[in-house]
Amino acid sequence: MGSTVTTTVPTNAELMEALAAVGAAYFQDFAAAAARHGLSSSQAKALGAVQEPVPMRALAGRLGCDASNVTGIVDRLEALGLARREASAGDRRVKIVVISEQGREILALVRGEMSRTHQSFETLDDEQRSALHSICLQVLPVLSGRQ
Amino acid sequence: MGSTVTTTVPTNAELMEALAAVGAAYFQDFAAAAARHGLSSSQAKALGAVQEPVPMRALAGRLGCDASNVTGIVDRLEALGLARREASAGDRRVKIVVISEQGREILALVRGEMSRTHQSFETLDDEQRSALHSICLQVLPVLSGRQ
DNA sequence: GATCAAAGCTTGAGTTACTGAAGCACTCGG
DNA sequence: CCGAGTGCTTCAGTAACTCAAGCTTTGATC
Repeated sequence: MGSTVTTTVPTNAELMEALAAVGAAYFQDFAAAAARHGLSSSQAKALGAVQEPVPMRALAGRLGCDASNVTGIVDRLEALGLARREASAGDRRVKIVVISEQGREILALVRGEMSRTHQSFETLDDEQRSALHSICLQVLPVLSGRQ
Repeated sequence: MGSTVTTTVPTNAELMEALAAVGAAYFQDFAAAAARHGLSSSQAKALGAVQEPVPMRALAGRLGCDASNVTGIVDRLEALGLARREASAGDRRVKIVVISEQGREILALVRGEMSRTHQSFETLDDEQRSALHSICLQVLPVLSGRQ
């Protein structure tokens, strides 16, 4: 019966279970790599979200948490010398978070050291890599609410 | 040049960026749905990890955190009536976390209410769903370190 | 152009998450 | 037995997080 390949189409629940497992494992790899450089996962996540300058408020949006929370996270990043606050040109209420050179370096190190993630990518052939990438990009606008 | 389709094979960095974005968005959808039922994301994650009975120690492994941390999380789940601790038959040191009926119901509600995730699944055709599912399953053993 | 609602950030209080070290209860090999 | 090791909890101590309240600045309205 199966038309081309052996697989049957998975249900939403099955997809969700599989995605959740992959997401959790990815996150653990990320957190472990960040910890090796003295960063909490929140801090590393924030660092990844400020690769280009972002106002505090918008950063809270990206991280999906309260603005008052971001104050503390950026305080710590600033204390570590990985980012700094700059005044906005147009609006004096706004403070813009800018990543430092050192911040950029550490972010690259963390990403480079996610060995399980890299290993898992190596099990994919070109076709699978392309498929995964395009599926991610297709799904992202809906999933993140920026339709 | 391009052989069959328009896509070129993405680099590891591109794949990682895309995966990170999808993972973050998925997690936010999850956390928001959990919050609507009065659960923190840690609590909801723990609930999902005890669909079958699990010893405390093993649960810590699944959640990727210290065992002492799990004590507090399970305390709160127990206080909410969503899970309970049972003695292990063979080893009296071990306590096994068992999800309650109410816990199972709330977990199902939370998963059912992840509307962005469900919406994003709807943008995938059968072929893409199968591809995503099989890629997740293929990648999982390496990514989670259970090779 | 003074007023006032609203936006952006911080502070403070209070809970949860998390770690590391220490402690107790139990197991198991000698 | 006894002693090393395992499983869970407790106890500091820090970070993450939320909500409410505060301050400055903005922008629209009168």
